[in-house]
Amino acid sequence: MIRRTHTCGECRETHAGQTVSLNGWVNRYRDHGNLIFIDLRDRFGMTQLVFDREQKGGSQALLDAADKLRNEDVIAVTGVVRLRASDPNPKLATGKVEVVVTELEVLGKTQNPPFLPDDTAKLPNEELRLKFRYMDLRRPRMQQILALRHKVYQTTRRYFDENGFLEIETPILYKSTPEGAREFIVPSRNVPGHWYALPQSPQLFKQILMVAGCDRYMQICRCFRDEDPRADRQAEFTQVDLEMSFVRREHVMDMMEGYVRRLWKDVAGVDVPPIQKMTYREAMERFGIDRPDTRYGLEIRDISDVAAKMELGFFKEALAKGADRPKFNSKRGVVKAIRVPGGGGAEKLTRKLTDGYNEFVRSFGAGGCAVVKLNAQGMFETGIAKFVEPVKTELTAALGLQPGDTVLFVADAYAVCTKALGELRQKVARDIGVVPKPGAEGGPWNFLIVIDFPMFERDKETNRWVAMHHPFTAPRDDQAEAFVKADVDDEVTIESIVSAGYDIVLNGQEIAGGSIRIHDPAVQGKVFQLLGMTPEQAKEKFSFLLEALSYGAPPHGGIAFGLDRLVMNFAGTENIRDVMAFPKTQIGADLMTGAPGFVTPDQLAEVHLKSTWTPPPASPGGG
RNA sequence: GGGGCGGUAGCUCAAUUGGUUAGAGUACCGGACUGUCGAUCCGGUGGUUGCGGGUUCGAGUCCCGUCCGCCUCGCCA
Repeated sequence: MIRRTHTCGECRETHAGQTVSLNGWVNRYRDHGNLIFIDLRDRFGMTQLVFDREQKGGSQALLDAADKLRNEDVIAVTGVVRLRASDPNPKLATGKVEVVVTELEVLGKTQNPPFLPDDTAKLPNEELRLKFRYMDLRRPRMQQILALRHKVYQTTRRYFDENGFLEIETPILYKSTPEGAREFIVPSRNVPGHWYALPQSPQLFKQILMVAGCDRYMQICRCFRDEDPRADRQAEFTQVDLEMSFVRREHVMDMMEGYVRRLWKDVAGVDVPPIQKMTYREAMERFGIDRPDTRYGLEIRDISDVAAKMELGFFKEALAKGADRPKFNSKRGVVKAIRVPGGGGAEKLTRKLTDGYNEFVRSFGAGGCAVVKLNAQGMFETGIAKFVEPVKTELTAALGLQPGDTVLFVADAYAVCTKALGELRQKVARDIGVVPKPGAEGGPWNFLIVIDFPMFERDKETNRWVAMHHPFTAPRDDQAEAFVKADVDDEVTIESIVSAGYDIVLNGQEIAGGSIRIHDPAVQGKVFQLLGMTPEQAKEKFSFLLEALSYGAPPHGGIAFGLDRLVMNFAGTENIRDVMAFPKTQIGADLMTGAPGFVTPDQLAEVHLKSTWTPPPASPGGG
């Protein structure tokens, strides 16, 4: 085999006159009969080859061989680098030179490919790209993303190594802990009737590594959650997972901020300014969501005081809900509004759109969305105009209204109202086109650290308390005492307890989340109790953790970054599959390998299983 | 589990209110051509319109079911 002396992205004017060998794929051939051009591609670039009978080293045999080459054949060539003085190709980095081939070796002939790995052509449908993943990955764009991802790995390892972290692997076959996300389970062969689960995250192992004295741990690890995917979510994904001993939350936040800075500097060449912190309360109040997109305004205002003076039935009804509860209690009724400024998008809010908003907020459990417009003459129009008119002065002051503005109202219990408007805010922003381009395309990188999350929230279905982050999250230092003393039935107090958790948000997307952990077995026991676990159940599920914590556990905390989402940001894609070499579809299928597939009855028997699934009645054909 | 969009040649797409033999570009095959770089020119192969059923004189088109892909709600401690 002719082995390459250079890559296809390497040759420049300085190589002129040199004899080189190249390996690669035929990206394109231009056959002029007695003169043939080939663009040869590898992951480093593209170089034009020339086959010319009348050049030194050329021959009819060489031409005949080149004549048979087709797109995506794998070849090796030797030839002389020549300047393209009169007709350089400005589209190629190597466009000022070409290689005049004297020797050709076909290393791998292709059958007619289902599609060509061409970034300039329209992409074939994703089903096909996933089935022939190796063909899709040949595209320079995909190679670039794979390289970006590699760079993220390397920068990550370097940064944490420099900061004293040990990279330690944790088990993939793990114990089932059926809280949280649905788990993938794996039957045990040696212990009949028993099961492993694949980890949703290495959470407990990394805590135990802290108890083990490892001081600082990091891992780029695979996590598994058997839940339906989304554009930015897969059942199998990668986290940059870390944990630190002898820290308060400020120390972890500093470390993760340093990581973000280093990553953006090394991978994107961007200097990230100091990251602002915002409390969960403020995020919910201003943006209606715990991961605010701060790239645009359209902030939410609580106008309950003004609304109380309006003779509007559904405002009054909403405000009457939980009126005895504290101000930010989830069940207390409120009226909130978004002002869409005139000249800043309000004119794009057609009747059709605002009618749709009514339906939209209903999907989040709110009763509806009221609308009013302030016309150029400063008169309220449409929707609830006649109810607003009497409180015009107060509402104008509360929202800073200007002629031309449109106001969107939602009235409901605090949690519902906030959620509905938070989602509506993002939809309105998209509808009126005020969302900037992604950072990777030159838009802003708006980072935010959100802190002071509630420890617990009510599960909508069971009405039981669930941990907002996870059950190992500590209360904020100054909340610990109140938490331990709190009666488990004291709903208002429990809801008000704030944790030592923190999230990093980038342009409205959660890219990392973590917390200081509980290292006191008594506090941990209290959490389990609150979550409705008896001491026996807690022991059954987490005795190893409680035991570990009782043998001298250092204060510790950590965080996990969603690595796939980091790469998505650098690559400027909204599709998580684009940043994974071998992603799965909506039903968790790998279209290339055909997973999931059948196993033999013997394989099942070996792990003490019998499938209850029966094939549906045979239907000829299929899709 | 719910909602939405899509599936026509290897690929990207077209096909009037349901109406003749389902077309085009590209890829592929054959031929011509010594400076192309989306090469060009000439000719050709290629289709169970995802699958199954129904309505109709007639279905790519309408209806029902189903499979697959994508988006989304639920879900994602």
